[in-house]
Amino acid sequence: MTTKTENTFQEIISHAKEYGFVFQSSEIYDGLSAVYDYGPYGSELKKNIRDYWWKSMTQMHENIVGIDAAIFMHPLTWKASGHIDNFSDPMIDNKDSNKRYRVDHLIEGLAETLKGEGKEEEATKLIDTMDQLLAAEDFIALRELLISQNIKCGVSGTTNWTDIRQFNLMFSTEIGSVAEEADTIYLRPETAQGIFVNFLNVQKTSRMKIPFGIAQTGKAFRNEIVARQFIFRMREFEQMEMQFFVRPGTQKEWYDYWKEARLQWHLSLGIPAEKYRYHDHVKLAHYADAALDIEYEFHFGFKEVEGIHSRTDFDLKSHQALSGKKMQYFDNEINQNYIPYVIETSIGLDRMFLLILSNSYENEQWTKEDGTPDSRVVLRIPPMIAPLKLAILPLTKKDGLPEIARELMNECKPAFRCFYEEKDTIGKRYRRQDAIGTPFCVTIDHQTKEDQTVTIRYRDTMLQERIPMSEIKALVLSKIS
RNA sequence: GCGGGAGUAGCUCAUUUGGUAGAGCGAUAGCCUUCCAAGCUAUAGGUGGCCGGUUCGAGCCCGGUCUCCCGCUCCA
Repeated sequence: MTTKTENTFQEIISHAKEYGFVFQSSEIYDGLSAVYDYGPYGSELKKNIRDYWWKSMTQMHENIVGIDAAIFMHPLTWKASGHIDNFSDPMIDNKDSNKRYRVDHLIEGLAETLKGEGKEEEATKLIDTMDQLLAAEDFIALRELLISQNIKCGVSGTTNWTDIRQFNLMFSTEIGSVAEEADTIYLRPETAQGIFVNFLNVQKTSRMKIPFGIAQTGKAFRNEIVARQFIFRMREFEQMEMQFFVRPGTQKEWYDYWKEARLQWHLSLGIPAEKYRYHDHVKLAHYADAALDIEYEFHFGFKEVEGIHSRTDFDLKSHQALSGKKMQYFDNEINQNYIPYVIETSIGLDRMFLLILSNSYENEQWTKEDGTPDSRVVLRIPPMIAPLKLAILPLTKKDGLPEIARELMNECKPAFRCFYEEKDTIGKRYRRQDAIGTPFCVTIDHQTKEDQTVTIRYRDTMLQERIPMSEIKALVLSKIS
């Protein structure tokens, strides 16, 4: 009797706004591109997702501890991580095709062609020249190199290039209030480095032995050229990361372990397995020896929600080299000092939020027994992360029913998030709770006064049953843990 | 960044070729006292994204700008 109608991404965005989940930032000033705020129910849902991740990472793993590092970090951090050198790419546009390219990719492409023709020496010389110009940030000469080598756009076939422009994906600001003496400082583009620079502090104070992990949630910032698709790609976003430190040579087995463990975490939220897939990285980042994405099928296709990266010892080794401080661990079992290898699990909290919203949203339509159509919008959010757990509704606002409802409210309020409402018809109140994903509603009626029983109504099935009011708290608690 | 589409009430949308903006839903207050929306009454809410131009007069025409959606590009 229930038919699922076509869910559009647009509907979900409207719903998210209308019911207080997500608003555009600074909306009264026309908004700020790719920045969003979370409303009352949205912030509750986001917090619940974060808490669920945190608990499953730290509380459920004796060898994983958490930290909360600052967003500001010493600028050399980003030198060591490679972000300053690799996170800002010189780009160029072809004026005829309007296609944009990374300059280094164009020149490397020509070098490959030359190699293919057996002109090894010429290719090497070209790359060397490019590297020198890139290091000197001489974009004028770099553009001339492009033109003198007759590098053409693959689409238009012309050399009608714009000037080279640099896109730095890191936000910067100044630290220190005296303008002339202030130093440039960056907003972290990833939370991971806060873990790496604290590696030994954490390991020693928590007396962790390898293998062990450090978990962290927090904001990161990237000045994306194009940021789009609602909250999927934002300039300010929140990551939930865990860096797992292992003995060199064992990284492959731990990579496989976390690949499986993280997918299981997603499935534990009741999301269908067919909505997920792994995507192995073919082209690896400068720090990785293996990497994959866990992708979810959003309305706009399969997209990355979480990344599992085998980061080798790249980060710790770089920090050791640049800081001059040893980043090594002494392993008693094998009597060796070494820089640990790292497996990273990194999930976007905002993307997980969008995933939950997309997966939960349903516009149900059916025909009632008397032949008239009926419908509802329901968010089938997993009860353990739903913004509200229980709505307490007196059938009428007279005859002492609100007083009884208040008693139940006072009993349950300390244990989980409850909502009280006596306005409008009971059916309308159920619909409102469906729209924000409240898994349980309890109705207090006249019979309650006689035998202390109430009606509990389930969001997903719309079925209801009569049980003693004294059992409500325990029942809800059992379903949300 | 390029190309396409769009922006009117919280949401979805109307407003015949330029003549001082409406509906449905929603919200609030009340009625009804009711176990699954769409019963009744009343109320609130818009300088038509913003700025400028043309015009006697602009939601409508023109320019700019901001924001959103789609495609491309980008996303170590």
